[in-house]
Amino acid sequence: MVSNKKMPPRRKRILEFVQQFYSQNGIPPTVRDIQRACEISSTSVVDYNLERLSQAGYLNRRPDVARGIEILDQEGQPVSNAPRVQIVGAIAAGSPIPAWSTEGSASSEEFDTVEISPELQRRHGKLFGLRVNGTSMIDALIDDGDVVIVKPTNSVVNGEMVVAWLKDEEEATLKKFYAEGGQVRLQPANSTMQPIYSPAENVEVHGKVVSVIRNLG
Amino acid sequence: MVSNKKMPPRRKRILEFVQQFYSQNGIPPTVRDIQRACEISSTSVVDYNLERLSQAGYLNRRPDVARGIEILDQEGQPVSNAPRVQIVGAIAAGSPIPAWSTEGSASSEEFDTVEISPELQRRHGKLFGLRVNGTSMIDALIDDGDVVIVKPTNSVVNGEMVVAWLKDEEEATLKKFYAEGGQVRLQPANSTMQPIYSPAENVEVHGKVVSVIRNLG
DNA sequence: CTGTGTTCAGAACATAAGTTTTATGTTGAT
DNA sequence: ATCAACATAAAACTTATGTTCTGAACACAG
Repeated sequence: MVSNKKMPPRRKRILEFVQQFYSQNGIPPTVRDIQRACEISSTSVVDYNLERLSQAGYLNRRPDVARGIEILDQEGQPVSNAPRVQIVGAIAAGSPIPAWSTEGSASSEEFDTVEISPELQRRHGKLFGLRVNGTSMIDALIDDGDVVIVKPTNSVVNGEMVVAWLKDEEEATLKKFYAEGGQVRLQPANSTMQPIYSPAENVEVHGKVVSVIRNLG
Repeated sequence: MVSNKKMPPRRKRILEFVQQFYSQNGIPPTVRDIQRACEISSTSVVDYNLERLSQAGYLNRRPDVARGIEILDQEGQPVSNAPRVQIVGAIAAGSPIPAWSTEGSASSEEFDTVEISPELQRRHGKLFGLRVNGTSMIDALIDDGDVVIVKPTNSVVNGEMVVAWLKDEEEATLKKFYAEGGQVRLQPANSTMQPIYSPAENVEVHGKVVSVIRNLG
């Protein structure tokens, strides 16, 4: 029931702040938190805009409850504060690997996101998601529609699963990485399948895979 | 830094209530919420016990902040309110499928848990996790160490991935299920591999797989 | 028993935080 | 211009909620 009419910038700012505050702190902000953060002169303005956001289905307000703002998703369901990563694009054999801006990023609504475990986020920091199209990664035990969670980095150690770009072949792939002299061995996760060997100059490592998520049904 | 000395029952009750309340409501309870729920005569008693729990590393209190309780995990890190499912056991070819008690369940600390997306929980209700041992499920694109999220059910429709027990073979397996007359075809997710055919009486469906989680590194 | 530390009770206190009221400015259509 | 809906402002009000104080009950070692 979320209308898509253009939202006043201030209201949009409030909504985004509430979301960010919640996923950052594990509790929703107070009216006065919002007031301060969004540089609003009066709590009544915050209240007014929260009311509007509530009517529009973006959130729910528990009356007379401290920090009573509840954030809702597009289906009107409450949202958890688990960290989410953006799905910055799709990966398939032959497809270019989408560029990710390490920061900046437009408003979070423009991308699909997946929830990841806080522990993963803690351990690896900034992460991104890639949706896998087609079955070309099946030798990495990754199916059509799976989402791989990637930590962007160039430096990997042998044995880690990486997002690699083979320049000559113009092909993106997910494989276990082994540097062997001037060569690189890219080993499928499925041990019954054969590795690829390629000169080091031909292999661009874009990141390492830290998790794979598959939803069925 | 969590000591394992026996905790006073009242304190334990408070801790469990806080955890439950948070994951249920998305905001932590107030001192008075706890007082009411745990039938405690005074807020000072709640405060006292929260202080002790805080010292013991179970939680963190934001001073003078309404609903300022922050729940910590064993590593002292804040915990999100995303739903978690219990990992009730391991699955491998030849291993029995662990029995899950549909409810009851001891205190949640006794099992490993994994976080799942609220959307998954909403869609499927009660769920369980199974850790996969060994590479025997590799034809289902599931690797050693993966966790499969299972919705316990006997009724599945053709094409769904199920947890199946083959009686004669005494073997657990994860396959796509197809009823074909009196026979059942169990089709590996990896389309390059061959299906298994078995009489319907020989196949026990214990649940359907709704998600697969793989963490690397 | 006697002291000492823990736990519980009841009440009062201080302030954090939601709500309300009244007034003013802004915009867009008629 | 005029009206209505939308948006902002400032201040006051109310209550939800963390905190503190004092004393008693309890548990346990010496």
